Amino acid sequence: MSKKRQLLIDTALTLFYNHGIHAIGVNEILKRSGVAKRTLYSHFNSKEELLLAALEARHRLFIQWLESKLSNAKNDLEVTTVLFQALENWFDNNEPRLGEFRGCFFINTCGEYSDVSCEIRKLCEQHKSKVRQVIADKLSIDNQDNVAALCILMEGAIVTAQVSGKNTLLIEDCINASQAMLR
Amino acid sequence: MSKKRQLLIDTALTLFYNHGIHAIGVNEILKRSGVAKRTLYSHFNSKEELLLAALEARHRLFIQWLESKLSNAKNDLEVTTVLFQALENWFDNNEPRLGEFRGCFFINTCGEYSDVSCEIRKLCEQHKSKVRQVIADKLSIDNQDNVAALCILMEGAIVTAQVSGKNTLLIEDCINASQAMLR
DNA sequence: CTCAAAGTAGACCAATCTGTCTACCTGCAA
DNA sequence: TTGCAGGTAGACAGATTGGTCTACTTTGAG
Repeated sequence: MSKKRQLLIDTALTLFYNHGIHAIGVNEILKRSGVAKRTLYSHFNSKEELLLAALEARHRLFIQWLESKLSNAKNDLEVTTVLFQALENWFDNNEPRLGEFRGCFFINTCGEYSDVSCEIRKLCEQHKSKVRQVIADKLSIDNQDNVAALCILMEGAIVTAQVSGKNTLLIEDCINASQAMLR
Repeated sequence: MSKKRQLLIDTALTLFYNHGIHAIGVNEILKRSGVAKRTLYSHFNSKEELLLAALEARHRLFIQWLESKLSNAKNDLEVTTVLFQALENWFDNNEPRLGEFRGCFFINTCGEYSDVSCEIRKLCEQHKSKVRQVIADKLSIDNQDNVAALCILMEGAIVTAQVSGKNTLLIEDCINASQAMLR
């Protein structure tokens, strides 16, 4: 992978995530990264292709982060506490790998692309599916029924922190609610 | 209120909600509504002011819808079932007052506006605060502790339905989870 | 050293963006 | 009847959009 290509993806990801996709033009990405326009269009056929690469990069980054966080959990109860405490760190900008918290990049992206069957939306859906699978893999067979509800709670925490700001009780409520579900 | 003004707000709301805000230009709104550009700028100083009016209109509409739905519930347990069944209808496009489901307009809007202290974001936050209050008012004093978790679950259901599509078990899981919390 | 691949700056294009303006028309109230 | 608020169409302005293109330079492997 070319260094310039990677730089373009990283810069695009940061700008798209921080300001929204339609709000950022390719010229902005070029100016910020210091890469020439010709170089961008030799690596990507369009802004949309660059966005797809950025989504994939964010997907890999987030899944790696999530797996590394959950790897410390030794039982189902710990999975929920570790999960929501990791999210709390993210909301508080104490997870440098994830960058400044601006909600979920994939949820934000879905808000900007209405065609549910386009490539972009498919990537977003696949991301959520993978997140769910990572969590499912960490839970014992007894609690597989609760994976969906746990994920819904997680999504709710992310958007609530984004829209309403992180309430001190937010994560506490999530942990209480999720542990009430565990058998 | 002028009829043209209302028409502009309604058209802008529909287009912004269906396609995203930055993706829709004022010319598109004018073409769709059949209103002259001069008229738009005599009622609103900018596209942003029109957006603010659209957010307020959506806020009133959604709160009215929510209150009318919850008015049928006779106890705390019914509040949760009625709430999530109403959401399910929305996801299935069986709530004509809310239009075609495209997630939460306020969450989507936050994804496009990064400055948390701008007027737009403030309206989004106020909307969520009001939603929470409407639900709190319907629950008995015993369950006020669970209002936050219930709202988180609701937000999670909305974004999950938007990004991953409505799973048949989604609402069932929400009802089960929320009723496990009620005392 | 050679040479192709990769990168550079930035002019340029057509389209679109938000917002302004002129000139005119319509309906209604005093 | 007069006058004005509110509406019309659409030209226009200046900036910005995504994307193409030319001509030149840098870089690194064989």
